[in-house]
Amino acid sequence: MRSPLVTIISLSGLIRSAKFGSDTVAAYGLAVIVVASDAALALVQLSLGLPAYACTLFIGLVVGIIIANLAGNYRHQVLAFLGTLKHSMATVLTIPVDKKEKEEEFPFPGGALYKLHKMNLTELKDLLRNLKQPLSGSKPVLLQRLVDFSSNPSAWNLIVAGRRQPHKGPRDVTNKARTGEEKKPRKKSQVAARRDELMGERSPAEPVQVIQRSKDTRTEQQKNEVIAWAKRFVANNPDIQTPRQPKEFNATKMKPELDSRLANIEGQLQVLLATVKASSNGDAMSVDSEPVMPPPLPTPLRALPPLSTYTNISLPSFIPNIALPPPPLISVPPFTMNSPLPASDSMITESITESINMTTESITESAKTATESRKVLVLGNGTRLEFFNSDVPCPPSLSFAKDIPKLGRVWDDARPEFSPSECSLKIKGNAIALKHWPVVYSYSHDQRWRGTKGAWDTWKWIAERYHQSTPENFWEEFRDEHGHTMSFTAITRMLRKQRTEADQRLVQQQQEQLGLEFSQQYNVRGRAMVRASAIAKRVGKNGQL
DNA sequence: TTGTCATACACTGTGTGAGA
DNA sequence: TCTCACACAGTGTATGACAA
Repeated sequence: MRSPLVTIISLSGLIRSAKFGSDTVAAYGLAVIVVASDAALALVQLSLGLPAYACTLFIGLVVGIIIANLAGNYRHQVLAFLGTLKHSMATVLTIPVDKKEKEEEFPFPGGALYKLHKMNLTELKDLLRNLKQPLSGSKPVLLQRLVDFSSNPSAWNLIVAGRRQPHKGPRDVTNKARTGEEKKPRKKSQVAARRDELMGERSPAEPVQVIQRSKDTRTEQQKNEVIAWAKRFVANNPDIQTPRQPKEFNATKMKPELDSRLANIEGQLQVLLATVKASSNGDAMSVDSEPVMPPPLPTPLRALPPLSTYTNISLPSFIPNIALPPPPLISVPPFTMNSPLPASDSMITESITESINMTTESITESAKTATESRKVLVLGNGTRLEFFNSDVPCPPSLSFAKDIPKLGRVWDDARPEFSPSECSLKIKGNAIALKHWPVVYSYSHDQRWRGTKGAWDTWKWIAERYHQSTPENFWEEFRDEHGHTMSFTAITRMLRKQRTEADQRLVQQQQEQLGLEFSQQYNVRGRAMVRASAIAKRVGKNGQL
């Protein structure tokens, strides 16, 4: 029989389990069994006077019968409990889980058992898909999600088809129809309320907006961490809104290097000027003589210290540190002078300035080539435009909701109605038609396309339909039952509906045509394709459209 | 109250490189 | 060669602000 000490430890475990909640179902159950068995053992031994081994056997039989009965009525719950219990006991008793966990079976709705640790990523995703759970995340994340789901049978009912639940809580808590009270003044927007709350400006009489479900899944602690960090950041950087000078110690560190570079350039210029002046005075040099070469650079031009030197800001743990690329080494093309020497000082200065400008341009181009990939775009007028990511300004904020004809004028630079002056994006002075934006922004590794692609896709469908025929035909098609032209949103919705239907028709046609071969032809790494749009796209690629 | 619009987010599909 | 992780494009949906 266990000592009273063990019972006390078990009881404290029970309390801890109850306190720390949902993911310790097994620990909770284990503690209950330990305490209950101790109590029962003591009771039986006292009342019957049986030896300890006989009592243990008796208790084992009783527990076995109880579990068998429970298994009949609460099969899922018992299986889930046993599954997690096994894992917890292995941990508690320090049995190496690694060897056993691969064989461990986890219960799921419908009585199914899965060896989760033996499943690959695709299988895990398939299972999550069947369970209507999110598929995002790495393999360990998916695995943990399934383990959690398996150990939480109360969540199994949430995936039942047809179940309805609110996405967010009531937005208007003063709705007269619901509360029977007079409508109070309109509530502040969520942004305004949140701002006031953070700034301590919220009126006490104002109702606090209650959100039952929100996309913001952060805990209160995480939110407080962000706010605390933001306050610290603002306190440390009071002038964050204005461009700052480098900090004093950095400026001091940089000064000798800049002085050295300036002295270097000045020295070259003086040598060059002196030599050229001597030549123009007829002192030593004839036109046929060797071209004048400046002395070699005393020290090679070096790149500036890495950016991280100036941006050493400590971020909270949840904000990833951004790895900055190594500083580019600026390659300086050899300095040569091939043109005949000018005769006058003004011409000399002009020529030198031009040379310096050309050299600067070469240095800039070389530096860009070292760090960025060059992009090439052939414009509608045949211009071949070469540019780097840094030549492209951020995507301007655009809306064509009130002016679809303008969308038609700036979409395609190969069309006669193209209007360069109305284009919001210009690169090196060239107006860029909207249809070229993916070339300009995508694969830039700077997230700029991420925020724009959604809107651009909408523009694409509308612009293409607008140009499919004449503007008159377009507006004839997109008219409501009252004869009014449809709104931007309504047109977008209708176009989406049309292509969804077209895609579905195409998929159905392919299914009828291919029969069992359909799943073989339209699969991704052995998994059947789901989206009609993706299948339709592949049909198009295969040339069957 | 309802419709419109802009935006954020979730998810699928695709391509690619690293490592077993 | 296969598996896996990751980044990105494309697509659809939910949400909140705002105006009619």
